[in-house]
Amino acid sequence: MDKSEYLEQAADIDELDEKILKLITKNARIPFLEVARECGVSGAAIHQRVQRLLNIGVVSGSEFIVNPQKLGYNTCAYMGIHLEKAKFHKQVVVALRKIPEVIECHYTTGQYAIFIKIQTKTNKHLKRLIDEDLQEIEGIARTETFMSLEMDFKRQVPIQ
Amino acid sequence: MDKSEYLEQAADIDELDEKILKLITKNARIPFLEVARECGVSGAAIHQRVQRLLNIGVVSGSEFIVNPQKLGYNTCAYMGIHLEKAKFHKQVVVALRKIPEVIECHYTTGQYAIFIKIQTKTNKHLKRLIDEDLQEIEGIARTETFMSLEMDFKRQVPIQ
DNA sequence: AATGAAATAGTGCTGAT
DNA sequence: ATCAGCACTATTTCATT
Repeated sequence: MDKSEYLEQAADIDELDEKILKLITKNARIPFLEVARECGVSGAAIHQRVQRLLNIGVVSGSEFIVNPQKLGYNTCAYMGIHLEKAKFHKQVVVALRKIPEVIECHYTTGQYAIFIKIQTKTNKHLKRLIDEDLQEIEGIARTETFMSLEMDFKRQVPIQ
Repeated sequence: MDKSEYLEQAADIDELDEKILKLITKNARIPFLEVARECGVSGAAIHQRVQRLLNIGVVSGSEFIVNPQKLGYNTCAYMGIHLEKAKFHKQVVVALRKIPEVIECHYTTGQYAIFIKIQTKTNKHLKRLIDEDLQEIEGIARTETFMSLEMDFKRQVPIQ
């Protein structure tokens, strides 16, 4: 039996990789030549290192970060989901993925089977999503909602 | 009394802005000239639009997305925090921010006063963080942890 | 608010070490 | 895995509409 899939291997990352990661995870548009100057190596080296980090999956692309509130998404909530039976997990995730307002979905253990983050325009919009979209999904027994009144901070995992 | 601070104003976003946002939120390194070609406008126009989106806070920078597991961060948990008194909120957030493994922190209502996301290298690392770092913080009464066994998906708020 | 043109700067390749 | 150098392309500014 192949157990390799259970071993999520940490990548070989040296100090130069860490320095590169610190820079590009803070600003994806930074010119690689500027990274090169800060690291004291050539632009080509940075270019190849970033390519490698992408290839081995240490980084998975880049994005401009949108501020949900400026797009009218003023309500943020976390929700714990209880399933009728554990076997419904997969199909419930498939259904949740189809709801664009569900922006994060985790397979959890403990009190809930699934844990999601929801971003809606208003509280009314959230209510409609719970009453209409979520309660329609086969396999969901019951949900518990935690409203976020304010996001105090958000960041990526510490590098190094 | 100035109530403007309570009115989180959605920004004026036209179709061109939306098209730009869709492209740059999926790939922050996309050349603006390519965005320009896709939108049928000049590169300078994209440049000015993106600058404006940054200025009015619709986007707040860019980042390469790191895969925590590849850096050895294999444990992800959400945690609800009960406070001894609501007034401790601010100082608890300050203390939480100092713990790099706490990667997200929300002011919540309902069952918990504060809700956080934690990313640690191992379960042991999480245990240590809970026993040593968190229980030391003045104002925290008790915590409840939900372990994420797998992140099914994660994305940004829908544009348009 | 968008454009074209021009100067500056970065990217991505190659061949060499 | 690194480098320098080169041709190509992008960024950014500015006068103009």
